[in-house]
Amino acid sequence: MRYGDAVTELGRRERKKLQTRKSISDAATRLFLERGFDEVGVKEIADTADVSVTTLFKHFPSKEALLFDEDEEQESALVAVVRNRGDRSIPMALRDHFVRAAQGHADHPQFEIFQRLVLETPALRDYGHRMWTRHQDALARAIAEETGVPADDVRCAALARFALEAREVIFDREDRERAADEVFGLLEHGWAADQQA
Amino acid sequence: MRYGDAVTELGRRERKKLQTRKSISDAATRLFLERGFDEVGVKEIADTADVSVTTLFKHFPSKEALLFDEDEEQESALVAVVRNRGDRSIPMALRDHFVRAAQGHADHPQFEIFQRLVLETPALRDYGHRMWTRHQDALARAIAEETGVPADDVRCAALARFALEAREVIFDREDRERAADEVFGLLEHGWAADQQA
DNA sequence: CTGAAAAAGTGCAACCACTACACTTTTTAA
DNA sequence: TTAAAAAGTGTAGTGGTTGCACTTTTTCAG
Repeated sequence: MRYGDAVTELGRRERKKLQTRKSISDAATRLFLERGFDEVGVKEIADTADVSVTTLFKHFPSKEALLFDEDEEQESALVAVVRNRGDRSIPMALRDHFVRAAQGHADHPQFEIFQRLVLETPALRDYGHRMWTRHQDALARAIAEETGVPADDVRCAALARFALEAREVIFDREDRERAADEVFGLLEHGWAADQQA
Repeated sequence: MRYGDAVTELGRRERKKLQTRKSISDAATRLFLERGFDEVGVKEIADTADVSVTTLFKHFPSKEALLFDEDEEQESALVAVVRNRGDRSIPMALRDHFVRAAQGHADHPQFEIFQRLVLETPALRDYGHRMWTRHQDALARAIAEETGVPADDVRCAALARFALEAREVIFDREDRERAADEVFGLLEHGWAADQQA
């Protein structure tokens, strides 16, 4: 590791480990999208990735986890949105973030299929929702810091939770941008009133 | 069925079915509270209730469901709170409902143990949360009717969802009444602002 | 009262996600 | 060079859950 800390050099071992992980994840994603979550067993995924079932579970804690592989990015993105919101209010900045993300996904049709798979498979919908709401604490802390209140302020926790839940309320609607306006409008007004007090 | 429709007369068969269901539920609850959810197998519950495992699963869809047996009451209670709120706003009526429920539970120490079991067992916490948020649609419809807007109004859905989620945000806090004030205050102001528009 | 249909319950075998274990192979680093 | 650390493997299991063929109980019409 010579030129700075940002680029972490990897030894052969870690490179191979990452490669194994990726081949498992790829096999799982492909098979799930092709035939559905419940129609594919872990054994078949392991075989396709050419590893043992034991190895598969050393890399992923559950069958559902095979499909949700990028978590930290989303969390830091949420925190960044609150931090770099400019002159917008926090709820409005989050609203813009969700709307922009939804539009960005609309580009790649591959993502639409992924989304439908998750929405239509109860186990995946639940798992995804649980992973998503795990960001509540980080988001609440960011909001608290920006607002200048204690990190465990209840209103910040509530706003964080509500904003995260808002996503699912909005995703079920036809006109998502309009829905986002109304739902986040509710949070916006409540939040603004609380701030003045 | 002679004296009115409210009391449904049951034949011997349905009475026995209900009795079987109850003995299973009772055995499960007792064993779970005594030794913990993960430390008791369905086989043992079935044996204790003197039924087969097959029968157990004919009455309950999953191991978790054995502990959550009273669903409809909660839902109708929520709807009733919105309907009979008097001159209070909808968010405030819901706030009172949750605070009162929490205080009512504080009376019976048996309920504290039940609550801790659920909170400390991830599988139960998740299942309970999922059951709880199933009431979103019914609550949203009640709110819409009271407000005089279409039944599928997004803001009503959002308020319903947020109020249901508020419960968990509040339950994690020490001073629940104070937390309820702040969290529902946020919804109250947002909701009021939207109503005037 | 009788006999058949409907429903509740049973025991067994199996499926599937997941884990513990004892083991081999590969990679690392002193 | 070599020994420890880490990745991977196969097997045998656990535990929740389901399908199936079956018996028992309850109902109800003739």
